[in-house]
Amino acid sequence: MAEYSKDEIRKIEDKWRNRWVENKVYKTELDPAKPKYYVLDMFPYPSGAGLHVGHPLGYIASDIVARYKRVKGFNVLHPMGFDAFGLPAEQYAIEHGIHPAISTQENIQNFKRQLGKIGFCYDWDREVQTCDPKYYKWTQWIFLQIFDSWYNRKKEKAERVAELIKTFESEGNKQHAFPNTKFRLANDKDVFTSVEWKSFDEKTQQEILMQYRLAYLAYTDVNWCEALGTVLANDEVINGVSYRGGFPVVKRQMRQWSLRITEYAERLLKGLEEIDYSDSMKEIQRNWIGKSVGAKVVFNLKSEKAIVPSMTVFTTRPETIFGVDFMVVAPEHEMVKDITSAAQQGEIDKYLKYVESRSEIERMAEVKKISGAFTGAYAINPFNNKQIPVWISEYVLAGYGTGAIMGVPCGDERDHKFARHFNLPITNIIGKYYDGTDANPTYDAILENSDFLNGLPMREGITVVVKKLEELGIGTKQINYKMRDAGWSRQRYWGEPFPVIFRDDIPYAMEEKDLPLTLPPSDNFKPSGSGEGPLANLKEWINIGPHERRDSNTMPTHAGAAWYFLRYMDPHNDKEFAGRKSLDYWNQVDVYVGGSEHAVAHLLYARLWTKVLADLGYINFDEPFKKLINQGKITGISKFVYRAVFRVFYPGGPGDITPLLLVSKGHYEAINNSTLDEATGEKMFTQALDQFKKLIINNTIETNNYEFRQNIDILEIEYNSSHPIRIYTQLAIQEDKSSNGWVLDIDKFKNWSEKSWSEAKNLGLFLENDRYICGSSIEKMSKSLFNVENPDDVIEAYGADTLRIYEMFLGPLEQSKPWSTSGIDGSFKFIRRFWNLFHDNGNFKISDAEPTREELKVLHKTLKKVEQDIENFSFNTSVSEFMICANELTSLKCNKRAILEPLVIALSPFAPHVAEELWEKFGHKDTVLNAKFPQYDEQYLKENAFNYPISINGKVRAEMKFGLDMSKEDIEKNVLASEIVLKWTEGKAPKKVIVVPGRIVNVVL
RNA sequence: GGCCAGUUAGUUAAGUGGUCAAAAACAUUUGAUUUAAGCUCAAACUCUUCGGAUUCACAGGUUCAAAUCCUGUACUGGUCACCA
Repeated sequence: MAEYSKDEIRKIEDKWRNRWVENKVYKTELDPAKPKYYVLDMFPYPSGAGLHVGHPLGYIASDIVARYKRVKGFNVLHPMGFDAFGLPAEQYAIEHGIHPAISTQENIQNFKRQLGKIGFCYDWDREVQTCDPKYYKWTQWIFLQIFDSWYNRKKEKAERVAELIKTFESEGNKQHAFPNTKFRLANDKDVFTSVEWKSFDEKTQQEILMQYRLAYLAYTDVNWCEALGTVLANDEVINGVSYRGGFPVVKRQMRQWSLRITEYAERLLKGLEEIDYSDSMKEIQRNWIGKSVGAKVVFNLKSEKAIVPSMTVFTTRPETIFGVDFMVVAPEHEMVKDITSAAQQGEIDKYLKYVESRSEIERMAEVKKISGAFTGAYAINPFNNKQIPVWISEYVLAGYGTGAIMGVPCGDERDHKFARHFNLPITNIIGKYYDGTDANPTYDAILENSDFLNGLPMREGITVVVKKLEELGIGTKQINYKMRDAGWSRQRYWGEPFPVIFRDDIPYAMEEKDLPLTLPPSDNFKPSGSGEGPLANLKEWINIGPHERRDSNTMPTHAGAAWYFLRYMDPHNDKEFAGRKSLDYWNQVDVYVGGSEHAVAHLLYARLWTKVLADLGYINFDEPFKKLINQGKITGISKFVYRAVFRVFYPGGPGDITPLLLVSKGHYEAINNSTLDEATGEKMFTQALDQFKKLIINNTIETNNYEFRQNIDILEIEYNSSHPIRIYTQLAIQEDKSSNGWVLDIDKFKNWSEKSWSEAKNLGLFLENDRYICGSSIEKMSKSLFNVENPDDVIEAYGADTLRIYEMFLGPLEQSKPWSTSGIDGSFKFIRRFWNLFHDNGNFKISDAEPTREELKVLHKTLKKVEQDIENFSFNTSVSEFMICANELTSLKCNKRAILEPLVIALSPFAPHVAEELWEKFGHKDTVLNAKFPQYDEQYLKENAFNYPISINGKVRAEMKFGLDMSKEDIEKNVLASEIVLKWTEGKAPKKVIVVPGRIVNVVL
């Protein structure tokens, strides 16, 4: 007896998982005789929470592709590994005193156990872990190759620094200007001759080379997070606070490693054209790179001190130069102090102070706020000598373009607002396109008030102006990118150490034979606070000799992830990062599956490293991923309590006090609405405050931090809406589904040991109807949100095959969707129904009879659809097709080998365990992985007659069967003669009859 | 706010001009089986006087023919966010 029951499923799945491992069926070898196919998942960060149901979504999809390609005859590389360096392990170490190496290994083991249960066809012999010295030896090695490279703009590729030195020795740097245009030599020049080069001392030479290296050390503005004691990447900062923890982030100058990715901006942009990423993904990358084409224009300056003769602006609209009514310079711009007039000094100082006081968060939150100050200086329009006032304002960014702009209020919205706010005149150069109230950034206008440009369409004006500027030597065409060089230093322990040695502050590459530079053992992971990372605490390790020391920083997690797909090709090579033969054979990743949250950083760095390695001749492709699929997130419902912060003022007290109060959902909404809508909401807000006052007076609210005395005389209570407000919890119960309310288990919550909420014991709770209703929202699954669903539970109840089918059936792969197990029965029933086709009363029973034409049609229709759907990554529809097929064969009572055997192969990528079992029952000794995917045959899909829908005035009224070879005229005759049509025409001749062969007949009356 | 994508039955979701009252699954209801529940099987699931009528966010348009193409509106999601 073998029903597809829970016990049977476990038996089958365990049996095959073990057998796959024993027989090493997933072992991949290089085989030039076969075409290769490389299917890659974004490797996971092994978090302590383990795998949740969102992880496998992409893995299942890629596993289906891998298995499918294998039965299609490809030699498939489908590896898995772990992105194992990173901040969370280090934080965990600080909190729990467990070394990152240990917790990381534990987490990896847990991940592997969970992954193993889902039946993925990974070749675990190729596993990589970025924290393994055998692996990061090569991360360091590649870093050194980048360090030893510079970008030759003439050839548009990276070259060795030795080449550059040769050039300097023979002709100086006249052919290759400093990439950083602001850099100056000691003599304030930016060019040197070969003679000068040779005269420079070692330190100067190294400094100059550093200006060219693709991995370079420089003082850069970084996002410094005091609370985490470390620098964060731009994508780790969200709305001015850290992605992890939500701590404030400020700008700070530090000497850091950077990768000169800006040199590759154009190639990264161009490369997008030849790779198959989704349009939105490409758009995000283009956005990030942020190319804009315009011109640099020099304006002469008239200022009291006359120190600065001119200023340069960057504009994408040089043709609007006659519409310039003011100039705006970034407050941080170095020329500000030199152009400010005595009369305006006070004004400017006041404004600079204001800018300095503004936090990053405020600046971002108040984007619309207009502010600025006049310097007292004037720029001169080179074409009409008009005097243009020079202002400063924080809406102009120091780091982009030249840090100065020309203000054209009639064409630019921000400039327009600025002009309005400060009552500056607005010159209209676009005629009727400017309506006097709003700027119009049109390109369509014919220029007016524009001297030699009058009458020209704006588009043509651009080239005319640029030409003129160039003739006069006061401007050139200029391309700018928003993208900045990538900060590559992290003040952390758990990462790759930089393989360099500083001698008298000059970094030198370590020799290859000395790699890897292993991470020294340590149990102190706390940042030193000075801005240096934890490694600075290890004095013996850092200081090698009197003039020699190591770098105390480590690389970001992006480093290990920037090239791991190459290591999979040859993971045990200890002579090279990967052997040339393997690199050439496996080549690009054919399909890369992962989340869109890595759209920018990871993908760009991986593309960058690939391009550098290609330029240096190590590999023969310069884009790593041919095709990218972004699976959607599986979301979960997270529940949280609202933490409202009130400030209480009372007489004689030490000041104001801010007790903690958790307000139930209804109250929270009342309070919040009232802050938005004063007219109607005021009353609700007052009520909430009154209630709160009562709670305090009745001494119901206490905190550990503040003592409340009875009979306290409260002067004023104010609600502080800017305070962080959510505390996530799993201690919420849904009592009745209709109201959608999650009720907090208050007792448990008060004793909750969660670190983020240790003050819970003496909570003030503002209840509604004696219950605390939690807020809830659908969000990405994450341990920190307590909304994680574990796949182990599903496998326990239904088996891995059902999980695989179900996750694929949920909807389109690229779409995000909330997790719910409500439909999982359908997937399970489908497998059972499929299984039952092969069984009669639990016994395997198959017929060798010839299949009928109808059965063959079902088979080939399914094969065709499934094949097409897999190629299109439309797995939900292929599952649906299998369901239709199983339903049809069930009603045909088909148990014929000729039909079912090919179906087992076709289903094997989706449900490998059950497929193997059935395959074995057919008498096969070898795994179904070595079978051949059955090719569908069109001849079984063809019909020789067609059931024509007969529509009258576009509405289908009847059906008539005609041969597909019947002529239009004959069909028309037959249709018009038919009873049903005669009934509608009532004897009258139709206006028109449309016959579309093989489709439809339409009679128009 | 800019850009991009989307809006289909109670739910998830297929469907890029005709074979569409719209696949598949879930949920719901009914019947068979069962002592019963579950499972399984069969069927119903916009309205209907059984002729048909009205439907794929809303409003227009193109066409012999529109869920599908075009225009506008509303809403939802993603993404970037003072980048000159």
